[in-house]
Amino acid sequence: MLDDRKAAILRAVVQEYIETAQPVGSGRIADADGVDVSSATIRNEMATLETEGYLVQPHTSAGRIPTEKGYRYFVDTIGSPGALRGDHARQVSSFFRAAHGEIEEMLEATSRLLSGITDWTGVVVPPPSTETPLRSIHLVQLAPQHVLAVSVYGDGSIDKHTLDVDVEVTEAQVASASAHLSAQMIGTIRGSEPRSVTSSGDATTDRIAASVLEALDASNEPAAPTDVFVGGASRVASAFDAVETVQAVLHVLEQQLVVVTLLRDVVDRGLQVAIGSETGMETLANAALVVAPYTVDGERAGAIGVLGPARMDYREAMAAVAAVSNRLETRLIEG
Amino acid sequence: MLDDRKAAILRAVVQEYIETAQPVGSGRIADADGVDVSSATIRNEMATLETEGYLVQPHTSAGRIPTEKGYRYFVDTIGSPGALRGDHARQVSSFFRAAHGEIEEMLEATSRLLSGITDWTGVVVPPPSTETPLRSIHLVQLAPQHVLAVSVYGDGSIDKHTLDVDVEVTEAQVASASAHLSAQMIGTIRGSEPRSVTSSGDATTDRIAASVLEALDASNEPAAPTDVFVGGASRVASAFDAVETVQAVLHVLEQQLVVVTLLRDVVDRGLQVAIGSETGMETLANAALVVAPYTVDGERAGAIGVLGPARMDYREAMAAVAAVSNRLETRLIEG
DNA sequence: ATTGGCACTCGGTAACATCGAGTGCCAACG
DNA sequence: CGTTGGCACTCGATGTTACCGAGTGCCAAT
Repeated sequence: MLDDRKAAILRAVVQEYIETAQPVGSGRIADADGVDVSSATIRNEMATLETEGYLVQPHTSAGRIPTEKGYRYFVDTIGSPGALRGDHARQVSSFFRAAHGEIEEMLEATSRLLSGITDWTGVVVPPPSTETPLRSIHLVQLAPQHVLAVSVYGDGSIDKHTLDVDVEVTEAQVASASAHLSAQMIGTIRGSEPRSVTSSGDATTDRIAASVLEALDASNEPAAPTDVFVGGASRVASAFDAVETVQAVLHVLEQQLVVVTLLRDVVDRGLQVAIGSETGMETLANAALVVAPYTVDGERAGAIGVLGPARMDYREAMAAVAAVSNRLETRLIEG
Repeated sequence: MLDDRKAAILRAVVQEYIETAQPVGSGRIADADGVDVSSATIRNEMATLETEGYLVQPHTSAGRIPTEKGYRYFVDTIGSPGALRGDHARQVSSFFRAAHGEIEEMLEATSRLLSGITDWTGVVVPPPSTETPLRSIHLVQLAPQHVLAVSVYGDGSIDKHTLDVDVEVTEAQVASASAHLSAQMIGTIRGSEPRSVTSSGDATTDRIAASVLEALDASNEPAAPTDVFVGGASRVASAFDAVETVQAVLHVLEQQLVVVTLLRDVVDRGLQVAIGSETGMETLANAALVVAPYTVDGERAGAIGVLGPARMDYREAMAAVAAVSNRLETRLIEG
């Protein structure tokens, strides 16, 4: 589509703009770069690139700025995946070497890691907890009319549900209900628990059991709050100069569901990078999202990403995201 | 300290500045307010107020702006606690009427509620989970060498710890360890679990039990990550005009431990409001924090707060924080 | 003690000139 | 014919100057 020289010039412009955040003129390209033609020629080429929609001028007599299409071309023609800078690679390694403890904390720390490496905002969507079997369900009485139901699933995740029982119950009844539910529910897949269990013979026990099922059912229904971990949100402030943009982007990041959907969308479209309107969100017109899915047991598990301005360092961000996603996979598989 | 008229003028200046965010001149005060003297007199008074440190001029020939001391006087002399605006009161009521589910989600939603009412950022520090007895400890085997320990405490909180056992264990051994630990640990106060339990006679069981104790111990040691809920962080963007300030404040909000300490400090000093340097953080020089502790069972449980610019509407924020803290208390007591 | 009056200050805004980075175009060149 | 040096031109950025007006401090009169 673009001949070699145009491509080289375009790439140089994008590169330069990413570094300086200033409109790039023909002179700058002629000086520094591998392209060995005069600035006049470059001007001509740039004019063409502009009519073809890869560049724009903020105003006549200013340098050029890449359009969304320009950035897109740039990332599409980044040849090698690119390696992470040495110190960053070491940072990632030592992070995962030291990683321990519960998965939630680890993923949250991962989002901060991403942010630290790229200087922008890191996002981590945890693996969905669907398709995992119930390993244990266990009731604990907290007060005469309060019972806590704890469900443990095969992937190590836990749900808890506080139940307000409308009659006073005894510890024995709770234990009985606990055993009763265990017997009938263990092994069922999360989200597809039975709506009812056979009667135990005791009315109160049945009542408790019913409450548990109800609570489980309720927590599955309405777009259950999927967690997302956002690290380094404060970087948004330096990513955009308009305060309103900063506010708007932060607002997006506050909405967990939106962020999850956003990442998932991008991943599902098979993209590694979504630039501006490609994100599908007007708010992110000047932003870009670099993502990578990660898989566990061959299944698409979750996704990680970096959110920054459209003029971010894509090479670095892509390398970071790829490296972290890799290490995360092995970490999750090993458990 | 200040005579009536000076006080009235100071209060008027602060009020006006909070509303307009513009330096306030003597004319504006003379016009609008209950103070019935000429602008010249007001000018004289303002000059005094300035030498006494309540006001400053951004430059000669500009109006006055309150200093920290000025704001402090203002909040100290807010007479009535002030009632919440009708619609906001209704909003709070309906929020707590509808509140249900787990406490964590509820508190998070509360932080958003605070943010929604005040237009600034809401912060909620949950009750500490200390001093609460272990009600149940329960081991679940996830894989041959992986065991999940679930502890349930009297306040309904849950801890989980994943254990990597270095030998393969059987389900029976896990069950035995589970029972063994239950027998010896239930009733112990969180954080002061025993360092060891009597031997069960079976080596593997003992080994599992030891792992659990170790994990519990580790999670108590180093400034365990206290959760904080921050709602409406994006409002920070509209609270300050300097981008660096926005970034710095957001950065503070990202550090859970810092936020907890901040709130606790302020509450411990018996303050309802901390203005600028009173927060003890340079970063928050232009910010103010309105807080309220809440108690459960007569014990100081946690705190809620609103973080905004120093020129925030203190009446409204104080009313909001008071109302929410009240309702939260009753909600938590009722369970 | 209060106040009207007044000279004064100084940020903000507008009008205007200047500078220079960068452009588009064109004629000349290999 | 593609490339290039040259050149007139554009226009944002920067600086200068002038002016306006909100607001001040001070003082003399009440």
